Amino acid sequence: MKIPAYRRIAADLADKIRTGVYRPGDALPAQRELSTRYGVTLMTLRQALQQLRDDGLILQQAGRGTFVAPVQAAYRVDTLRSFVEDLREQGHDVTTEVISVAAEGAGLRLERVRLLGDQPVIHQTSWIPEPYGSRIADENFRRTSLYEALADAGVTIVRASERIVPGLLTEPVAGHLRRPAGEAVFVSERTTYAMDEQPVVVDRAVILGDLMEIRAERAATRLSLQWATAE
Amino acid sequence: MKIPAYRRIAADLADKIRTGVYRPGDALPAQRELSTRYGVTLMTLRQALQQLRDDGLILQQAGRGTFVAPVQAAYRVDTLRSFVEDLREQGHDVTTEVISVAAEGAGLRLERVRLLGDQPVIHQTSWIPEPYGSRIADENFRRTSLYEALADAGVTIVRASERIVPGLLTEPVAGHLRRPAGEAVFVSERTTYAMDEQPVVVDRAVILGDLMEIRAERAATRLSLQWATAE
DNA sequence: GTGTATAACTGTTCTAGAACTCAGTTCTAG
DNA sequence: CTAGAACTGAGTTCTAGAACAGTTATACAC
Repeated sequence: MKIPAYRRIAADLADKIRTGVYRPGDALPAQRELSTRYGVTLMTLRQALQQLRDDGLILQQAGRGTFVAPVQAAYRVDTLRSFVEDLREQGHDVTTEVISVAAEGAGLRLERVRLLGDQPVIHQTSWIPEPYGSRIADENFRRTSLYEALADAGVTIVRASERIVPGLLTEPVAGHLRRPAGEAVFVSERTTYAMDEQPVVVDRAVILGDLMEIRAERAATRLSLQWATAE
Repeated sequence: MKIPAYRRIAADLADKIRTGVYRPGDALPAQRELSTRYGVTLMTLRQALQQLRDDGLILQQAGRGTFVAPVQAAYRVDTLRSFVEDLREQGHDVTTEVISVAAEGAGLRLERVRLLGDQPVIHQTSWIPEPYGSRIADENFRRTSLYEALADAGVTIVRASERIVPGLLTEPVAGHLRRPAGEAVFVSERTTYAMDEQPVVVDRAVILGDLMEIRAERAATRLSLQWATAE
């Protein structure tokens, strides 16, 4: 398993951005500087930078420099990833705080807050119906992601359906996100299904609007009937 | 205005795909073959192919070849559609009210309101930079869609990038939508690009949150995204 | 027949440069 | 004092190779 140099470099730079060695708005060292520092050609280094640019981590300006993208975390709807995976991909340091785990109805209710650095950005309530709920009730959800736990329990997720509307921040979620009520937020309702079309997770997430945005990229062939991407 | 070789080549190949010289599923000539044919290095040719891959026109498989992407909707303008086409598809009666058409900056500024029945739901400001703006300045935008007008003017759109955030309704848009300020809305910013990566349309839309929602269906290999009316 | 090397394709990664364009800055002539 | 020219340092494009890695068909051995 050989990892190409440009991927190593991209991963290293993404890490440096995530850990704050290079902060949003900062200029990265010049391409020639970085290429000698990593001991590769300019060509190879540029391949690494392109990866970072595709992931939205950096902005390049001819004649000026390469800059770390400002912190507007993007929620790309064109992939089958969770919030957290999406954000990690973009070099963000995401942590999870478990507010409560409890049996509710015929299932398990999980209330979590996602933090970007110190700032809570997402309040998420997940309901996992039986028989899946009890299979994963003992997990430590601060360490393990819900999807990992379900995968470990032998549950294969095949599709998800999501509905997003804008809304206003209200109590008590406002308190969890440490923001005043009345701010603009996304409200996302998502249901995830197993192979037998049984719902596995029913999610409701409140997402801070000034810290998160939805980004969609569309290109000709990647679309099918209705703004659909095939990959 | 110097056009880099790799863009010329990408445009040429895209054209050959669009006109059916290479048909969906076909293998393109090998990279080395194409590089000598166009008289450039393998590196330069690969830059051209990467552009086509980013636009979803081709698929590359190590050891097998480069293939024209299957689902052929390639370069059909109506696949890069927006709110209105999405809603019409769902059987809604969408009408357009043109608020103003004026030259602004180096381009054309178009302000429109979209109505669902009698109710205005979207306020949209479009800016079409030169040289595209003047080509379509004489259109009647109540009849003709912006994308139709551009297609008629010979502009080929290859991709669009969209950014959506939640917001609060403010004046003067609130007046156009006949709603009080302070309501929850989507704010969508969308830029549409031509083959040469030049922006063709820069859009900003304010969408009523209680009447519209975003729906996403995700499966392992496919995602569909559409604007829908809230129920 | 059945397997398995291997040759000959394919795309992928990388080197070591050179020349170019773009955006600021600084110097200079008027 | 200012307009413009020259300079500087950044990203961009390109050449001419070489080596690597995945895929497929075929020829040879069993």
